Amino acid sequence: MGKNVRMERRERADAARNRQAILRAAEELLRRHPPEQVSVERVAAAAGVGKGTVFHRFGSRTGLMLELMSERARELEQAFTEGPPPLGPGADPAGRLLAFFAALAELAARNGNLMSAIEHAMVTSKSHGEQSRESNPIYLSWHRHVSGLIAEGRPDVDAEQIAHMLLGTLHMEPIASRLRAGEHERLAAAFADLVNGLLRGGDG
Amino acid sequence: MGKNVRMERRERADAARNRQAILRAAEELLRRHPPEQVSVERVAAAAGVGKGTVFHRFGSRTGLMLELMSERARELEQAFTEGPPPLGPGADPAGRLLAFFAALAELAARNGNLMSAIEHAMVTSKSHGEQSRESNPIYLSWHRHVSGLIAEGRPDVDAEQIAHMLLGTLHMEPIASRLRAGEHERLAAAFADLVNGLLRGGDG
DNA sequence: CCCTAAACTGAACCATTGGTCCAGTTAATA
DNA sequence: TATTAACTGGACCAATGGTTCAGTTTAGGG
Repeated sequence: MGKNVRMERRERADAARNRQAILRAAEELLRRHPPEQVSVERVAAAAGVGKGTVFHRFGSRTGLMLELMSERARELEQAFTEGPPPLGPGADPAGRLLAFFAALAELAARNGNLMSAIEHAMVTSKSHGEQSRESNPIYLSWHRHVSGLIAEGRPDVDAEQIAHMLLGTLHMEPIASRLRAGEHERLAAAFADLVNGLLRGGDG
Repeated sequence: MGKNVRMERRERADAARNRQAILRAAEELLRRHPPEQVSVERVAAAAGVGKGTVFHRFGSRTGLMLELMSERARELEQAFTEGPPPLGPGADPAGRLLAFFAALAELAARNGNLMSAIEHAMVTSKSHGEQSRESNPIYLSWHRHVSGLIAEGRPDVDAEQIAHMLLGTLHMEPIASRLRAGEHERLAAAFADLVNGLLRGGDG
């Protein structure tokens, strides 16, 4: 048992290729069809692999969607974590929140059906292992960020709750459809009104 | 074709009985189980009727849930439409909004899984005829009410959009679960902070 | 009081879908 | 090149929303 050490066998080349194919296929399908029409089977077919492969690599439909989302979210996360102001540290809480929501709205708009797809996946999923939205690392990180900034600017309110409310917005169908139509600036403006009201006591 | 006039044949007695049985059964099941475990078949069984009957009367799973919701919402609707202030006409917009959201939070809390059930039904549904949330008369009426009040108090903001955002809150899982746990006052407080910030330029 | 049309009922049936299984294939390593 | 663990994919499964339709029941007219 000497040389049987952890060698972090990296992902096999064919597996990596298929992972990409699946991800890209899902992406493409989501761009053209509403989430409920993008079944795992269709994704597999479009990627040229079997359904079993998709489940092997992503665990579940939800896992696939989440992975897709992660790809997109990583950049934003880094920007508000360690990038320059107003997104990153340095600006005042209200300013950072405004910047964050503007970025979020744009992200959501660029990714069309993805938000709804995740929502759909979660509800649809025969979720055995509990995988609520709250345990999604991306959501978690966004929530921590928003709720922290709110608390900083207004220590007297229930920041956690309000953060959930503001973030929840993105999952609403009426909002999502406007987003799909490219109206992310409208959403950003609405966010701004709410945030300004909350943190700056009135209009900006 | 003389006496063949509309006679509004009223619902047959047995049908009416079964409708009630189905509604009550669904209600009961939703009180005890998460929405995704309350299948149409289970509801039918619990009501002592066949599945076909349920579909005959309610059209779809969504239709059933919506009907259930309507029952509960009627009272609230009347209260804010023609009842006494602060819910009804007479109070200032901010006051009415606060009262409305407090009532809504309580309604949602009292009805446990119902909100999520509707959400679930909509996503789950093999929706042939388009029945988005926006076409749901209850949602429509709430949205009109909220958006009207916001516009009244703050003519400079995008009231429609903000109304969607505030109402959307109720469908968020993290919020819904707190609601189920009876924390509707916490939600109401958060609403209050947002509404006050928006309409009253700061804390209340 | 009975007769008939229309409404109602419910069980079998259907299609779709997320997910599981596992025998066969293949890429990496020694 | 031999070994082996990972990978692959198609058959298979269970659950579910929804449809169908032959048989039953009700309401009301004659």
